[in-house]
Amino acid sequence: MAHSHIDACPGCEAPDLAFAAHDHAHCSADALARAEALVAEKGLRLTPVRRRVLEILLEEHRALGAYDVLTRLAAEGFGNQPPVAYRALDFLEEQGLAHRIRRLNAFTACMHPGEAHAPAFLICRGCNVVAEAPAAPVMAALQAAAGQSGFVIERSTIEALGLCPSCQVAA
Amino acid sequence: MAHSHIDACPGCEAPDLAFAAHDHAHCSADALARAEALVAEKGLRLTPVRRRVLEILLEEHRALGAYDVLTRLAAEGFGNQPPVAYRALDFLEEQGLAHRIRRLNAFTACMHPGEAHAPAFLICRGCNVVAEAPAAPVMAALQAAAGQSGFVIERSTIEALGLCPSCQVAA
DNA sequence: GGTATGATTGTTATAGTATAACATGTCAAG
DNA sequence: CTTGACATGTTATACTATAACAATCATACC
Repeated sequence: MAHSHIDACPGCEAPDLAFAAHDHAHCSADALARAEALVAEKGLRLTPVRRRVLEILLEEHRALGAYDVLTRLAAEGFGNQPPVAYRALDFLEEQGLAHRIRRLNAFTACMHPGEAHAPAFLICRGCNVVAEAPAAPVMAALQAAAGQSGFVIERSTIEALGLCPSCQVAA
Repeated sequence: MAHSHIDACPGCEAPDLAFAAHDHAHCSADALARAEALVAEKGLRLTPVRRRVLEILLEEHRALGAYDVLTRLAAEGFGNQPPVAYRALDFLEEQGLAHRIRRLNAFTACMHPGEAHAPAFLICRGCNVVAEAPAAPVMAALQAAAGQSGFVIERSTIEALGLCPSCQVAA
């Protein structure tokens, strides 16, 4: 079991429910703790910049552009040049702690790091929330399609743009 | 039936087989002809720039960046400023005649325009060929995943990066 | 034909995203 | 305490994309 707490937090227990109300501070702290453990396990370092970038991403369920992140870093005394943000973001992505949302040219924190997953993302164009959806069946279908032509998949991008339940009501 | 010719062209009959040898000039001409028909049907115009951009994309199975396209356009006497390329590319994408490959920040011609399809792409990192794979099952799985949280999908991006059969052998 | 209308293209300028290359600093192993 | 690897800071630049306006072209209508 990935969590040690009770099931009162839909944002943690069912990460695809980022759209639903949940104890966000809680699920953020949870993800951060697991990130720390994962990185230590691999003998890597979650340095101040890297840690702070992850925290910044965890503060919202939205995706942030590299320059948004950079602006916040700079305001806190870190470097204010693009590579500072991009390097930290690249590190987090390589370690599976963050994901790049290509449709938005932006990044979002991984809500369940460590658990093997090729993620699929649901991007609400109303409120800009990005949710990580269960993607195993999607990946399986994609693998099957690729297999027909002998193509071997190494990495994949699966993103859906649309409206979350709340924003459907609003519209 | 989308084609009026016999089944000797894998590139046309099985568009997901872009990796396999096929009569490319033929399937390009085919796609172009159908593009013309589609646009006329909608009362829109396949102007010289638009038509030429589509031809340029059809000349290869690779994805081309907007600036690659622009360079070729400029060399042929069309405008040489970014909007010239982007407007034509946007038009083609809106009409389903071309697709944007987000992983590459690039564009590729649609190999079977007119047939309703939410495309999935297989991108070979060896030879840079981009193939359009059958994506109906993938979309179904994605819809199912989204449905669980009440999310309604409007547009989706499905791309896989990996190695095509030929490049697997080479490696 | 003439002309109003909207669509298309051309052009200028600028915004936004990303990386190469090198200098400096930090930390841990030997 | 030095070496070497990794991390960060910094400069500069490359690449991708769009806003805004001017000029042109095509079409439908009078």
